[in-house]
Amino acid sequence: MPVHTVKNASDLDTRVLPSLQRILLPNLNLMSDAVHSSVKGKVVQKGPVVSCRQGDYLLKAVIQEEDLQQSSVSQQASINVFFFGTMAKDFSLSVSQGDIVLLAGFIISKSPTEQTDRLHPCHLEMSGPDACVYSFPNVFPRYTYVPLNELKPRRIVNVYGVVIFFKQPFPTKGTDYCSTLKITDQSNAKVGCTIFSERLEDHPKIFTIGDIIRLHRVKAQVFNESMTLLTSLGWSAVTFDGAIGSPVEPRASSRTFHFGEADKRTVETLRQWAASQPLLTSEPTVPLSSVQPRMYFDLSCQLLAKACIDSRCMLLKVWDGTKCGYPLLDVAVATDTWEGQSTTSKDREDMTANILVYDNHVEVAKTLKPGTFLRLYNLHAVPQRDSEQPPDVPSRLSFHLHGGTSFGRGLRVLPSHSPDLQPLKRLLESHADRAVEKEVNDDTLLEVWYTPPESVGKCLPTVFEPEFYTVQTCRHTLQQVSLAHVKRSTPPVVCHVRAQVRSYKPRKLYQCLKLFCPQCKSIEEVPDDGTIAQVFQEALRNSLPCSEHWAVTSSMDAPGAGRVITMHVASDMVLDNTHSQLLFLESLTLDEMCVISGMHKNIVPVQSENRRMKLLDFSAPFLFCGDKRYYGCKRCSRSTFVEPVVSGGEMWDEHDVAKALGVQLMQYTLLIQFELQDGTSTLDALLWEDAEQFFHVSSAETSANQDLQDKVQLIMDRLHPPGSITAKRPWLELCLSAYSVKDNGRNRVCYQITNTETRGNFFTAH
DNA sequence: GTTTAGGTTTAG
Repeated sequence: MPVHTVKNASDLDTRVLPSLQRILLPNLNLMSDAVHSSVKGKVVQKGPVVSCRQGDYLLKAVIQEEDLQQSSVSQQASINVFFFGTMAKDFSLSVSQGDIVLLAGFIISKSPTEQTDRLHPCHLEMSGPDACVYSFPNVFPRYTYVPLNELKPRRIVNVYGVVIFFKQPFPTKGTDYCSTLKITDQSNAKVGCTIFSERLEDHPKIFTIGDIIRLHRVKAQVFNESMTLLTSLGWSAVTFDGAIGSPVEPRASSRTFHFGEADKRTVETLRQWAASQPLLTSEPTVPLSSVQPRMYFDLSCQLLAKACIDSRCMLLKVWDGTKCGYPLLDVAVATDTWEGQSTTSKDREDMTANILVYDNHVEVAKTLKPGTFLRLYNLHAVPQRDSEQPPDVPSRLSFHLHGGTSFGRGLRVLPSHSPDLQPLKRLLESHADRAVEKEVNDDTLLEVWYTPPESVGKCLPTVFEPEFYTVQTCRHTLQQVSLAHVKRSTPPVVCHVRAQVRSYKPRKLYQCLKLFCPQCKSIEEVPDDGTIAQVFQEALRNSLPCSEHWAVTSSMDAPGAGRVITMHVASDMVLDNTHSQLLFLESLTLDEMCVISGMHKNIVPVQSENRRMKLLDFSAPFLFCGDKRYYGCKRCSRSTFVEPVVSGGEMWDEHDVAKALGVQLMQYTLLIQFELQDGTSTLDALLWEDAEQFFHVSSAETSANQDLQDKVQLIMDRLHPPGSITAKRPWLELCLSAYSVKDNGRNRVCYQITNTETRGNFFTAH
């Protein structure tokens, strides 16, 4: 009799074994009616499977009654339970310490160890056909947090702390980026932390000193006679704003993490304590209006434009809504090297600062988009010596973000909703308001577009509909040419053109989402739900559940269908968080799959053939991840089922699953054919390889997200307004690549729109 | 059983 898993804790009280009488453990005795009773409790101890007698197995566990008042907890609330045979193995695989279990079909015996272990005077034996276990996995293990003054070397711990120093991640000589920070807590111990991760987005999102950080699975270590913390396998970091009263919103990377009421209380307590420590309050950022010559300071601002000076230097034009008290140095840059707003109206001119960003910071600066909010750490205000100037004239200030990371020097994007950005945003909005009142010209419209969308909605009357346009993102310095000229050129060649969209196809935008195989380069349509549902129906016909030596199998009823859905989990993953397990489901419909996949990370639909596991036809997704569906290439995937090599504790993404199953993953891709015109000629150009950049969406996300599909539709409606005449369609600056393809043995010239992205306010449709 | 770094100013 296998161990069953239930999804809701309440099922143990209501749905499972309703005919049996629950006995509270302290009420259980040798005279209790074992045949018609069940007991429930938390697994507080779980031993290993051991062999006993000839070839039999045994596992001992202790379960503890949970449904008791604190005051009545006695030694009789915990009882020894012995599992025999396959039950012992099943229990070992499917149940973890901390899980809640419901037991039935047990035998009650006198406990021979009552005197020594001081547990219940009886024990339970689970063997034979009637014994059964239902378990509710304790999905979120309770974490304990070690005060920073109680760290012991070589121990892996979980900690909370207030950040008192931090550096932005920087590349190491190894494979990773490294963040260094220092934290403290109520114990007043100060502990340095070193975080290593290959992925920048996994590094803790610390914005300011005083932020609160929670670290899981970090290793304590002594270095230079001080305790330090170092990331260890499976570490995670979550950060919080440190200000009392601000919402307790965990800042985490996209990977799963747990955050509950207890965490909220810990953060709030730590905030209270930090507020009482005068030395911990964070240095506020300095507005431009308070900057003094030679000072180092942190600046929160909005990026207006950027320009490349050389490979080691980048110029950022920013504003924070205040005016610097000193004359600022103007950096001369050719107009065409700017990305974003290169010139601004006169009123704004006094309020923009040019910042020279050097060396290692260029990497981050390159990725910045005009309009984003930034924080620059340890910015240096340098008075520029000018020998020509008389000594009584103040020298002009320049701002440098020097190379290196000492003193936390660096920059990062702040999310637009950050609590400490709100005053800055209100100030910028008030300026945008005044700019609209004063003068309405193209400059102003550009300015307004570069303020965030939410403020545009508020301050811009509907008559000033922002422009819609495209920009080339390549660094080609090319003369603009006509479409006729492009057609005369010999491929391969790259051209810059200015053109309108005469027509495009497919007109139904969901049809422009395709599947692309990076291996054989084939492009397929995304199957519709009818087709997929049929594949599931066909798989239902082979209804004998498969049995694989590497998987633990359990089953659940398909509601209202009189059918049982079989569930397989790789043995090595059984102990993982059920949300992150790789599940194989058999005998279910597409509708059922959609319901279940909402609750799990990775689900592979399977069928059985001679009781062996087999993937479904590749017309159906081989993997469901929440709303997302992933397909395998029919040509390039292994047609036979490959036994997945899995190990517990890892986060699996679609690439990992595909690899483990021998499936060639198909990529989502957007493909649209434009007919362009410019008065000299017309030309068909594909938007394909750079379509994500063009629409500012990810194809995979778009496949599962209606908002993103609407966004693509909205942009297409701007490029080619429905029912519009030529004169009303926008002129687009485009980068075109011309190349040859073999088509039935003949060379044909193709054109693709590349290195181009749309700009404008996509969100205010009129 | 885990390299890398282990805060402390560029020098434009």
